Amino acid sequence: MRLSRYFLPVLKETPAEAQIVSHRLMLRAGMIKQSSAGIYSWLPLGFKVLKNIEKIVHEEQIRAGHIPMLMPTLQPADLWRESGRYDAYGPEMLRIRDRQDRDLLFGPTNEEMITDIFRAHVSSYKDLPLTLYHIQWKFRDEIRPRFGVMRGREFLMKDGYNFDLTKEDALHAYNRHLVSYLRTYERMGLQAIPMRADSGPIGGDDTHEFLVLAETGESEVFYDAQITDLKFGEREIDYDNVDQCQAVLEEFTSRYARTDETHDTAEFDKIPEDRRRVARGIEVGQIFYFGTKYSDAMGATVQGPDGAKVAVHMGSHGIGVSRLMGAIIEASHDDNGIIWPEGVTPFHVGIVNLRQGDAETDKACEGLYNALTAHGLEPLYDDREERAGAKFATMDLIGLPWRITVGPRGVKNGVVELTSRRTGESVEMTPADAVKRVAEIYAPHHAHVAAMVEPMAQRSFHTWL
RNA sequence: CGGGGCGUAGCGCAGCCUGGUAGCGCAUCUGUUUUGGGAACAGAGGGUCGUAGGUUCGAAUCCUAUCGCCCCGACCA
Repeated sequence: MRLSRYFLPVLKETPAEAQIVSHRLMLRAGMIKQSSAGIYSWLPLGFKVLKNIEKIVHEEQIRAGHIPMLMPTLQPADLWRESGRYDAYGPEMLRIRDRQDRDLLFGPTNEEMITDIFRAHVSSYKDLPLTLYHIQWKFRDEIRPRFGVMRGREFLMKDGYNFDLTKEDALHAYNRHLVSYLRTYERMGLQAIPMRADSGPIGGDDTHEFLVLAETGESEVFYDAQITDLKFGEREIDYDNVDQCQAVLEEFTSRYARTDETHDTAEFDKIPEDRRRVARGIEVGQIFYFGTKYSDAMGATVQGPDGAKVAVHMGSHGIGVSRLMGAIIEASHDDNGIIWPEGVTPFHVGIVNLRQGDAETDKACEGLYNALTAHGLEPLYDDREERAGAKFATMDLIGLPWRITVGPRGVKNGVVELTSRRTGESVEMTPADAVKRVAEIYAPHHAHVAAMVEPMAQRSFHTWL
């Protein structure tokens, strides 16, 4: 993308309404615009990151064997009357009435709706296990929205629901989700720690919240310092293997890590003093096992091998997709702006032309742009008629992890400069080497591209009838 | 919902107390000179002062109502 043709309304000054750093930076980097309290438009740059986060969530869900679908934002109130939550949920639920005077609600979550779908179409244990999920906009009418997209009223969330014949099977689904979530967050450059949590209005016995440590976090958290040394990393796992998933769960939850809701001072004090940590965290996901709470209330049963009808065991699992963008920025920024992890960056690399209009630098930039694009990468080329300082400031603000600087001096000597946003380190090299280096950096994330065949991608698809 | 604050040009703000031609910085547009970390100069455009009502010869300014937004608290992915 050429910046001169893009829509990137960056702000030099910080809008008055933003208090925390992620909110300020998202506004300044032209990623979002507030529409009303807790409701935002996603401008092109923000939209791109949102889609990247969403893509990672999808890929990891599918890898774990979960099945994507899409349910509506508006739900009939009757479903919620069945579960008893229409009255229980309180004013946080946005209630709507249509022209026929039917009660609707803007869904804050989808347990009822998915259970309704399940009971309509599944009646045999042979169709289990089943885990369905979707990524859809939710609405919770928060009393006081704040912190930008971290605590909005409208938010994008992945919510998934598992249906299993037995409690044991459902607990495996729980473990499987925990493992897939660890992978998901690590791909976004985040360390999210599973912590024992409170089940809230969803209900249930087992639940863990995933928290990203950050000073601006809403929850106070208590944990054993050893837990931050744990990495899921590149290990292979068979999501169908009960023992493997169980082992990962034990590895990641055996050390003390709790939110203030479930904090147990006596247990905490058993940790050696130098390993006790009290910090703040941003909740970016939660997994629940709640047994037959909804299947009982709504009659979601299957026939077992013995012919008897049994209520299915369920769990639900959420990832705050839009909130993650705020969490990532909270965890990865400096005084100059955002520092995107490679996994979610809106553009892979920025190209800064220091002397726009100079034939040689223009040509070098075009060459870089084309070569990077040919590698399947998306560069952002700052081709505006701006001075160097303004271009650097914009690049730093929007946080692209890599920048190639092209100036007349370097071009004369056949070199450009590759700079890491994170470390600030710059290395001079030939344009060809710079392209090669950037391609290498992203290669692990693009290994699939070379092998992929996309039929008719570049042309219209004809049918002959 | 309790407490506090703010609505004046795209953004950040002054002006309000003490009523009398609506201002500043940034951004935008034109031109010239600049050109490796948010350039300089000259010129230009842009505002129903959140909205409604009232007081007054006259309201951004005073009064009343209302809408919106932000902060602290209780609540939440």
